[in-house]
Amino acid sequence: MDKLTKAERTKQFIIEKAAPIFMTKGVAGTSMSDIMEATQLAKGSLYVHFENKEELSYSVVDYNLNAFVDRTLAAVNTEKNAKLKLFAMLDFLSDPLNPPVAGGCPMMNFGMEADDTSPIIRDKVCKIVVDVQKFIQDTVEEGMEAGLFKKTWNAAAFATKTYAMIEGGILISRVSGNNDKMNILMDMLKAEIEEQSILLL
Amino acid sequence: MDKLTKAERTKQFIIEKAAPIFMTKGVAGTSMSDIMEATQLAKGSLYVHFENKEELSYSVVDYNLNAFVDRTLAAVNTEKNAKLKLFAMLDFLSDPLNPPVAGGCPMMNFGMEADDTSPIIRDKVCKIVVDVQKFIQDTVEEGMEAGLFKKTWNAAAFATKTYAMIEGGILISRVSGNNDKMNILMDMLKAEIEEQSILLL
DNA sequence: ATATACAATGACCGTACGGTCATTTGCAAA
DNA sequence: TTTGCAAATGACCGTACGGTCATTGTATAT
Repeated sequence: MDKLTKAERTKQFIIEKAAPIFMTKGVAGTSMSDIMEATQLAKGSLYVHFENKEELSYSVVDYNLNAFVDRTLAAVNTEKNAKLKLFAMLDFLSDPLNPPVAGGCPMMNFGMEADDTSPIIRDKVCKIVVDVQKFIQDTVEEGMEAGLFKKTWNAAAFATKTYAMIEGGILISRVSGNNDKMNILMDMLKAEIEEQSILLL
Repeated sequence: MDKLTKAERTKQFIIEKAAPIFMTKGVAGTSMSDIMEATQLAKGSLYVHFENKEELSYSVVDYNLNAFVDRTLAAVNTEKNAKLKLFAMLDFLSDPLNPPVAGGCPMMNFGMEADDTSPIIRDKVCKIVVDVQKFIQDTVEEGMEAGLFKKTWNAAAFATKTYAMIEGGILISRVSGNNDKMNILMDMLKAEIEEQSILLL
């Protein structure tokens, strides 16, 4: 039993088909004809569900950002403590050539395209960038309270450092076409987590 | 006495005027009309010096990448030892809202746009990404040989980590519109350099 | 000073873009 | 089963795009 109306289903269908296209070609580089081809819908149908290309792009940006976060959280929340969660996150993001969302990291892709052209998209990206760092920080603090990590650890600083290294690693991986440097980066972060871990004897 | 021919001067003029436009609007988002307006040249003039928009974009990408590197090296090479050079580099790059090249970091801007659409641009970016990491590694090793840094320091790993943190910090700064997190990142890198420094008594 | 090669021009071309709308189709409530 | 309404259609619109070229202007070599 599908609770969504036809319109809602079609709208979601368009967004899902458009998502990887906007990710690979960018907002400016994607045409409505591209979306027609991907959805096999007539041009008019697209405009039944979206006022214009800009509005569609907003929905697609939201979808990609949320999908990235949701899939990452899903991979992380199967783990049962903070340390395992952090390791699971690093492992989940350690292959930027096969990213959680097709086309790369939506924060970097859309953030770099929008930073000087679209305040609306920039703000959407910024919010997620903040949230991801907050999640890492919260997880570290959760581990500190559970006695897994040293209480002296600067959770906020580590969160920002981790986030920056992941994004930087994604950039390196995607322009070089291999994950060697990304693996080195993830190993360094894991070593840092180990350094801050309290060993249970 | 200008040694460049008229053609060479005009070509360079077009590239320089086009550079910040491609940086802010992207390759796909920039039109030849944008370049006409910026240069005040007729459309035909642009095609005297460039076969098409694609070829112009290659020249502009090269120009932005080289300008970024040249300006960074210029700021760094005034310093007289490896440690000061590393600090100078971090300081020079610590304000992504006023970057060395207008519009942000050309590696991230063009790298993210091109990674799935233009192997030629992607390769240009990749080469510079490698070079920058190599420069950091070389500088660290220079410092090790000069007795400034501990010989046990992993220069290659630190270079990759530094590069990734800089790029990640640029992303955070440019979508958030402030440099707070960037400053935290640069402080962490400086602290790490201090940790690996040999104190001269 | 002159000749010549080449830079600069802008009207022009075909195409593909974002977007519209009268009409047709098909689902779902009565 | 009928009916009403929203979804889907695709021909169509004006515009802006990348790109061309015969003509004009001008810097440079002789």
